[in-house]
Amino acid sequence: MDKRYRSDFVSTIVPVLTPTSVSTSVSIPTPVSMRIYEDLLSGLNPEQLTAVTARNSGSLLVLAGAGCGKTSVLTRRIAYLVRQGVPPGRICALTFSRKAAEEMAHRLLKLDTACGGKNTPLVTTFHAFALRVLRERYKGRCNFNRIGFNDDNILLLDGKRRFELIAQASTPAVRRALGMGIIELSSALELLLSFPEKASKRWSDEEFSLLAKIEHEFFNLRKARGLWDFADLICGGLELFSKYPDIADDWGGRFDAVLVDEFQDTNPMQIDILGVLLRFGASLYAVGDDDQAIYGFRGADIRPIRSFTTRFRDAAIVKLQINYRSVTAILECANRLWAGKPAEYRKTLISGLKPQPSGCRKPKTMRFGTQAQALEWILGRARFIERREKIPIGSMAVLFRINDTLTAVANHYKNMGLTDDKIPQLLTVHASKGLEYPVVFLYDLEEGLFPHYRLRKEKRVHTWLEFLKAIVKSKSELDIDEARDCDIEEELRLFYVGVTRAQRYLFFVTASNKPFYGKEMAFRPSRFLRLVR
DNA sequence: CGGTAGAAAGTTTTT
DNA sequence: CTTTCTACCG
Repeated sequence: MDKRYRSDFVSTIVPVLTPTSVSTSVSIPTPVSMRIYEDLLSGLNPEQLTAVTARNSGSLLVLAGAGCGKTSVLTRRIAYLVRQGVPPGRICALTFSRKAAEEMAHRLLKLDTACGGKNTPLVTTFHAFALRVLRERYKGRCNFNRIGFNDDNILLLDGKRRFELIAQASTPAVRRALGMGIIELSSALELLLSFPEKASKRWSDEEFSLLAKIEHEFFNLRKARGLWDFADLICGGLELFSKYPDIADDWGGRFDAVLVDEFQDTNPMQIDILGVLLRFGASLYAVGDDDQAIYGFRGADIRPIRSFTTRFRDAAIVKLQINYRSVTAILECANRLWAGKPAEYRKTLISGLKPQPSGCRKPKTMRFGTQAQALEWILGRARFIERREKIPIGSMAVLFRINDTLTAVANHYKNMGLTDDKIPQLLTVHASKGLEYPVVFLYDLEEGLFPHYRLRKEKRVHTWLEFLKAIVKSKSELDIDEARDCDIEEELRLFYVGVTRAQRYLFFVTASNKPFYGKEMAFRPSRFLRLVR
């Protein structure tokens, strides 16, 4: 391993930084050593400084609260490592989306031109990384030939083709037995592949083995056509690593520092890839927020972030809790959601906005009888704030739990002949992750929608709609808690993501009657409203 | 086999 | 309500 770079004056970190310990326990580099880093470290708060300058060994989890400058810390960390003498080519930063990878590469280049050129840090997505591994030649042979693929080129399977092949790989009878349509089956197979442990908990043994059979058949079809699913890239990379330990060793020795963004969204296969890259002692720098883990449904595993200190070698945690996005009243509301969380992972967001923007109010809950009333109020309030605060209405957002209600609201506003700039942006909470809006209306705050319930198979006596109706109408005959099947914690995290999108104004909006899949239905207010009072 | 009527189901989404 | 699936017909 290349250890030629300087590591003498790197700051040390305490295992866990709590809000009270931040100011006292941070060890700041001496003025002399600081000088060559001045441009990289200027403007950082003490927490961020600690995170950026932590020693480059072992494992560090940067628990980054929403709006606390996570991306900035990550890019500066990479530049800092380069400045310290780590060869850029021996640094690998992994993200989930192409957008995030591109954004980081761009900011890195802006920050330090030493990070550009031909010997540059590898900043890429997990999938593109695996593809790179598979495309490489080793001893004159292309790697993906080694795992049974003949063609010289990888063809990616698109969504439509994927459904077609899944339809071919299963029979209507089997789908009926599983109670799944093609779309549901598709995401079930995805979960099966990326997180088999979770899949085996979710389905019965019989169902699980049916799914495994379908996946086997589906895999044969993919293979015969030379089509790769996205998960196949990661899977194929892992298969290569396990069949050819020398190739794994080769990759395991390529990096001194491995950084992972959105660590809470990793799935078990990605953690395995990471394990290969870390096998010869490369440092791990994981950035993420367990409170914003909202992709469990597609295989993300919250455990690696929640058990970071025991799972990774020589591990410590640094928290980023100074928030530059939201006014204090909104942060207080967000903090309240985690009041019962164990201290090690509990973050208390503090506003870093120096003068608090004026004219802001405490987040407020608005209850309406009908959706039409709610939408009328949202429009009126948005116009009012636009006038008073000079915030363009098109920069505001209404956040939804599900697409169906979003579409209904979008239609309601196209029927009124309003153009996009005359209404707030409409998007799902999932789609809003990572974004921020001066004014947020959090919508769909009814029991059953947010938190969203899903019926357990064996309880599916009636249709889902009827189940929802039953809950609302029979008041308490049905044991709601018994019949409910949803990951309530993930729903709460989703709610938290919604709350933390707001910069200045936040409104919780609920209606006791609204159209749902075309039918007008009665709802009760979301339990989450009790948490923010 | 292919077209069609009627039934049934219906989160969230990136690579 | 819309989309997708299934069963049945010619």
